[in-house]
Amino acid sequence: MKKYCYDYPRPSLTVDCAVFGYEAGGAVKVLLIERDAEPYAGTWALPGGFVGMDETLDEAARRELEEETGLANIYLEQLYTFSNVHRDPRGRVISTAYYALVSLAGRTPQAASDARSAQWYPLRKLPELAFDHAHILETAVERLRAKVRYKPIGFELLPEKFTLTQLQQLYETVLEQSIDKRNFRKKIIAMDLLKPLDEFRQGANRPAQLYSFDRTKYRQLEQSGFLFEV
Amino acid sequence: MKKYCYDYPRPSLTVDCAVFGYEAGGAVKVLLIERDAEPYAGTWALPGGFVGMDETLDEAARRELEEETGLANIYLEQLYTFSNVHRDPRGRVISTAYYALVSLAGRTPQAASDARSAQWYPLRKLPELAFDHAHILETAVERLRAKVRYKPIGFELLPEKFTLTQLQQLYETVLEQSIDKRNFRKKIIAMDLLKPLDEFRQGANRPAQLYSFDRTKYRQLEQSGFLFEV
DNA sequence: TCAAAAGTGTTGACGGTACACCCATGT
DNA sequence: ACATGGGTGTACCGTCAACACTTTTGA
Repeated sequence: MKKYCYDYPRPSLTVDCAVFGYEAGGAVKVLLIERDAEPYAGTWALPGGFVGMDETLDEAARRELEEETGLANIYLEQLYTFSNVHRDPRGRVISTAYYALVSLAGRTPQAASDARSAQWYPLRKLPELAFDHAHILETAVERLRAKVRYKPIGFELLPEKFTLTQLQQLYETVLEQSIDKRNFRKKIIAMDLLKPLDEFRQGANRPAQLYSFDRTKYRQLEQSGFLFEV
Repeated sequence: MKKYCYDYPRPSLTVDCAVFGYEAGGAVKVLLIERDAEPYAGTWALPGGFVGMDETLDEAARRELEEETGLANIYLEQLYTFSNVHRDPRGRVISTAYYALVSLAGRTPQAASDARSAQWYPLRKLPELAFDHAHILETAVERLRAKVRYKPIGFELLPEKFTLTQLQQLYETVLEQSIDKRNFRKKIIAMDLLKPLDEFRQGANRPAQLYSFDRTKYRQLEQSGFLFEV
């Protein structure tokens, strides 16, 4: 068998991850790492790296994420493959971007774990980014905003147990628009995807009913044609 | 500057195109080419090939499409990057898939042009496909079905001038469901995106008003928050 | 008792769906 | 004149948007 595909120069391939984090009441944040190698040493960048020969892109993305930020077992989805010829000064590097969602509730503010300097930046206060990562991030934000409306991915940004107000604030933050409380609750409750728990969130004021998202039920409903929509 | 990215073995990168064609009243068809080289010689496959060092993935997809099928200047959009480790028996080959839309109206039935054997296959009567192309095609069909509902890409499958009945049949075919004629017309006309022409389609029966899709107007409306929906 | 967030229903407007007949043409 | 596809309107129903007050708690 001819192996002609090995006879030609070819682009390098990387993965980059736009990791979105959220904590009730806060802004959406992005996890960036400070590069310690050239090019762009000292500049902030999306976590990512080269793809190994024995791993899929998904696996590479998860591996890099864990190596560079300590994050594991989080929601991760392929976004787009960026291929501008000059996007990397090292030469021809094509990058498949992923986006990830994670709840920051209960995490230490600097969730860098033991990895090298990683930091959560609010979406509105980003530093300058290396390569075409600003462009990748824009694309990821667009996708998040669009998809959160018709797939229940918003729950990935919340803790397992959450209140309806927290859910609403999440949507208001991501979509950048205020939502009527009564209409929102009616719609969400009507979908019948949230299990009310025997628990309440205690705070300075009236306790709030805690809910959890019923993934199993969602999968069933989805199969029978149900469409999630906010 | 260290060029360490060139010091490691790396996957090859290809593009593959799922090209959908449609002609009024017919089924949706896919353009396949018969492979003449190993692996999978003699098997049908999506048009595609290796990515050059000086071209983006979009450019590579368009180039391969023109080389292998003669098609140029058609609607093309990135679909997904497929990276299973064993998807190609030649070794590690990662492929970014695209999907394309083209109107078959007025083309010769075998639109293979002067390229090597290319053929339009109805979506429901596909031959066995090489590599993971069956899987890619499934993904492309899903995307087409989903996107045709909320972006005006259906028009890419029709000729410049078309009747409302043709548009409706297109949607009925792609979505695999029948649509009420009066409601469909009301909705489409209300969007105010179709220019009625001073022309009628002549045939065996009553002549039908011809329309064309107003891309400029759509872009304007889109910017001011308008959402296309069928 | 006050401040702060939780929780709850009704009404009117709008858009979606269901549905049947006449029209214009070529044969 | 007839067969074929083109073209049109109305009535009902369900969904969405607007809107304000009471409740429960901790301080």
